[in-house]
Amino acid sequence: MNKSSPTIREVAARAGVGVATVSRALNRSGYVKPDTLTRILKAARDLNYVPNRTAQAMVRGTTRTIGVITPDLESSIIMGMVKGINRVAYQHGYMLTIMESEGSSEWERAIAQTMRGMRIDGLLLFATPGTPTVVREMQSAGIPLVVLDRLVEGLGVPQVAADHYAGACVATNLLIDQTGEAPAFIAGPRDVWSAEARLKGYQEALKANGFDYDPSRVIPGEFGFDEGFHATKALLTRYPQIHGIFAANDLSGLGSMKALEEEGIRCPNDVKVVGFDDILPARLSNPPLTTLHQPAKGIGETAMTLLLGLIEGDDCQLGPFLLPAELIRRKSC
Amino acid sequence: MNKSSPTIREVAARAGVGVATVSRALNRSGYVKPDTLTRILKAARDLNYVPNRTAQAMVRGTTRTIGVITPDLESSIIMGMVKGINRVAYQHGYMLTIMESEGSSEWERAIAQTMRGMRIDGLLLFATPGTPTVVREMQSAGIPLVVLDRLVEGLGVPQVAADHYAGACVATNLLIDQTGEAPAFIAGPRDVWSAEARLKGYQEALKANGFDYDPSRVIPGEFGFDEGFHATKALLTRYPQIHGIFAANDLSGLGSMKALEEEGIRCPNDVKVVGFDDILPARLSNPPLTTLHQPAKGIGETAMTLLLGLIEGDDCQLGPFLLPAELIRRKSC
DNA sequence: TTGTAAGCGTTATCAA
DNA sequence: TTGATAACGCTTACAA
Repeated sequence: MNKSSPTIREVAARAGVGVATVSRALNRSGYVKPDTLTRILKAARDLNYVPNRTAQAMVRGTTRTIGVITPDLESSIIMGMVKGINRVAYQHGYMLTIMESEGSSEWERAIAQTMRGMRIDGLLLFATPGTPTVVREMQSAGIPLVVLDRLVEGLGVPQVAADHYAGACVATNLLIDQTGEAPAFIAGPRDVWSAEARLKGYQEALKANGFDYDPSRVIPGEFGFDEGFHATKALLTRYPQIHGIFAANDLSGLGSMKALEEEGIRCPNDVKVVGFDDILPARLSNPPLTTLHQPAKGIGETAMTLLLGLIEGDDCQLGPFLLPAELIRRKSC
Repeated sequence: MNKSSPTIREVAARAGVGVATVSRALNRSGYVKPDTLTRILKAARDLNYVPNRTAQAMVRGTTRTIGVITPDLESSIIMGMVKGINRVAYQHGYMLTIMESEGSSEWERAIAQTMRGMRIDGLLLFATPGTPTVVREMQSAGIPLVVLDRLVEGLGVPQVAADHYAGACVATNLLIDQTGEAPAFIAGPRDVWSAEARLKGYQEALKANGFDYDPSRVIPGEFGFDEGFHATKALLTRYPQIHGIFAANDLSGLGSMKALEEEGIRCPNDVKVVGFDDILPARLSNPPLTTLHQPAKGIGETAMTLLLGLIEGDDCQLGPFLLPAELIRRKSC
């Protein structure tokens, strides 16, 4: 039973002027006698008046709202990107409507349509398997959009992500420098773009350092703690003399360190480990995990900035824009 | 340059009917000849028509949107609550507009006003120091709202939070059971409600077990890893024989375990540690940290359910509603 | 410098 | 069973 808010008409009545004058006064558009202005402002404040944005949206044809479809509200990396988005959006007078798809392609589509109904001015989409469909639909609906977090081939819209490939090269090089040998790699899921990019970076760094790529040193870790643990156990039986492990993400790297500890192998003394992502547990582990920091805020800021360009009709740079991951040196390496 | 979406008028034209009929057909309200219905549905699909929700909001006087003001998008506990909110909201056909205040009272107020302008149907507010002001403003504006995550005295609106007090009792009892002595307590910030509730629970459990409350066993930890570390170092110099430590949150508990390890004290053999929150690092530490799980999803779901009641005009139960924290037994205790 | 009135895209009332 | 038409609250010509 929402006590209905005052309308511009009531403000006008109270200030003894017409509605157009109130509108002009409140928006500081067009002429208003200073005297009248103060009277209107006072009336508005007295009534605790706030313009109805849905009405404004109708006539202005814009909501100054950006839709964000995220696969997981609880992921701190993803939400770090949303934070970056939010900052830039706020600076430019835009609001965010954030919705969670839980990674489901169907939901993603449904949400995108809902947002279209809300007349969002632009859409920020975290790439998932369902992304190409949504992109096509939104493009044909004329909604400006930018895809982030992962790269997808031939999408025809700007894309922003971390440079997982280059980051993996850095990590691998570091391990090679410190051990003088080719490190093992605990790989992520084969069907995840970032995991593949990290694998490619590992391979490339190996080659650049004159090592042959040995697939038997690559163990599937599925980006999980337990998987990283078991991968390392398996690795150690096959290569008891290994000195360097590059884990495709922090979680599997942490699992790896646990396996090492259980085997009585000291880290970093005997085996050095490097992870990827820079999640909180990596900072708290013992030893703290050396890792590559995902530039989450920067990705969000870049994506939002690009979207702003699109909305304002700049001709669009597709990128892809890859932001470097920063090496965070800690004790595990 | 948003290619403008088709309107109901265009659908009507294409289907050869009036707009009222299209509206009735699409909303399944009122009579529409089956034949006409299919024709309209087809026309709508052909045009890729989606009703303009801002227009709907104008005439319906409701947006079916709930505003959520969160202090921190990156906090997985908070966002867990938002996830719970989202679930219930979705089931009832509501959408969320999530905005971040970064804990600033001013922003919180500004955001609440913005949301009022958007004509949200209800507001979910994570309690912060600025909350009482916002609550007053929104109440006088007639916006249904529910406060969550922390309890604030005399707010006059429903409140939902975890039962930190009871959880702390459980933790303390567990440590007493296992060590036969009064544990130390690494306290959180004095001005944070949940930290105080946990302290009270600790004190209460002590008393219930016949121990005197000894303030010198309570060390400030400020909810931080490093603070927990230093607190434990200090504690150990004062009480080298301590056998149980209850940390007010996981972060300080993890810091505590690190201090123990550095001192060559084994956990759980020599000293047992219990934390609070159940954040990811607690599961990954060595040993994994026994802790109390914050029922984040449940808090969100409860808050949203209460809000729904308010919106539908039920007479409102203020609560406060305290959801039990669940003991997660791991190896540190 | 101000006010009147025409939309914006829906829904809902009321006649037909 | 359907279609004009009057709202909803605002902005913006256009007139005064």
